[in-house]
Amino acid sequence: MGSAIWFRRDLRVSDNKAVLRALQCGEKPFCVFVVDPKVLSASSSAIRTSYLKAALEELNEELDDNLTLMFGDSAVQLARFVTENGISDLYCSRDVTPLSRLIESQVAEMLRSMGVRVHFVDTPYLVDFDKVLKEDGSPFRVFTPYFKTWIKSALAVEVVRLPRRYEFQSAKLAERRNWGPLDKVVSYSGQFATSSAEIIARLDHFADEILPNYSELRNFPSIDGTSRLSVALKFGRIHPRTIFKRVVDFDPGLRFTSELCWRDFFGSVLYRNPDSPKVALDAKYDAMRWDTGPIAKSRLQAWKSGQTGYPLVDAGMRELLETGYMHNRVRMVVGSFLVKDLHLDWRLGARHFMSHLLDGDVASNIGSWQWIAGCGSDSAPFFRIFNPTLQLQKFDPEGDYLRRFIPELGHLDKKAWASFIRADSAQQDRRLYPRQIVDHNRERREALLRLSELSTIGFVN
DNA sequence: TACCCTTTTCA
DNA sequence: GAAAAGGGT
Repeated sequence: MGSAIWFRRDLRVSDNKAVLRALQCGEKPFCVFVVDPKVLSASSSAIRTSYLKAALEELNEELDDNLTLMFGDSAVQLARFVTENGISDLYCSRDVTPLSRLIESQVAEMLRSMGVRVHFVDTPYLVDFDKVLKEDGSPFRVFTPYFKTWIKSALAVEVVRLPRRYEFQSAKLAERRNWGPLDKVVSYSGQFATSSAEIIARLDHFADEILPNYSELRNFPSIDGTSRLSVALKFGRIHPRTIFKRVVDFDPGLRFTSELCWRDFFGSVLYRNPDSPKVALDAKYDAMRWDTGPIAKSRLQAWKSGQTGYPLVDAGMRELLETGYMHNRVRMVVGSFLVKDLHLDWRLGARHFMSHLLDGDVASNIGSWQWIAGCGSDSAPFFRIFNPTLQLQKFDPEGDYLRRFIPELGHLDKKAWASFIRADSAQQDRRLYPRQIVDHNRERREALLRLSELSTIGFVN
């Protein structure tokens, strides 16, 4: 009886535990990916769908053209697949979102009832999301103690070594490649690599050239100073193990390594709190007075389209729309602006990010939004409110990032530029660039006021 | 009083 | 994270 690999968010061959375990069965494994309409409608976006298609094409090449694509309900399609190919053992990795977990339980139930062994052998995380626990077995709620425990496990992790030679086999199915709605999608061809060779080349470049100055450079959005591996991680084109092993010895202070840990931390937070995409982890935020109504609606629209009059916010939001990406420093600034300056519900921001980010990942996205809103696990303290003008002066002093995404500022000479980035709304040239839709200092005080109301309510109750 | 640097404080 | 306050020239 044969074995099969069910590919999920692990669209690669190297450092893939499911691939290794299936190969160890002896027979050549079958390979399958299910395009599940439930997943597409719940969490996809046009740009991610196009990357997914390219990633599947790359994966198929890595599998020597042996990947089967099925379209439909995961459990139903996999049941068909194992029956038609005589499969006794299915290998796959687990995922952490509520929908993924539901699908896993449906697949496991269906296949086990058919006598097929289903092996969940890995996760998309460096340390599995259910493995980092306090001494008493309870989960961490604060990052630093999580990190101290996590790093011990992380250092013990080994990259998966595949046998020197291995082969896969093609399924016996009438239709071996049903792309479903992906058929009409154009494969991604943008700045983020889809091929393994390019992704590994990027990792090498990052480790050799960027990592030595990572602590300083990572904050400047005009500089190529971060790993830019989030997209490959999102689709499992690379596993965080591969990254960790390549960088950890060259990362004094573990500044970058701790970013990998934040990814794991937010994974485990979602695992423990499956309703956190909808509900603030800090329950008293249920009482937050978010702005609603027509003015709130138009402010949300201005934020989404990069027309707030705060150039760093606008450059970030336009980068997102144009490229499907945003530098992390700028993500914090625009997130703080939505929640603290516009008093709009963090869930609106999370939804917009998910519909445009190429690296849009439920756990990281929700964890980060709850962090910036101040309502999550170990999130930013209530008083941490970013000043978008000061952030611009600190992190894009020459305006190199701004000019890339706000072309209407291109005409400013150096002197006009210097006064522009310090300017308040009264001094801005409104003909070319929108005036500031709110006054930061005023809204900062308003945010602190509303936050203080929450703690009063919390105290009374 | 302008300015700079450091520390404190923020429900 | 940054405004405000403190401490100095």
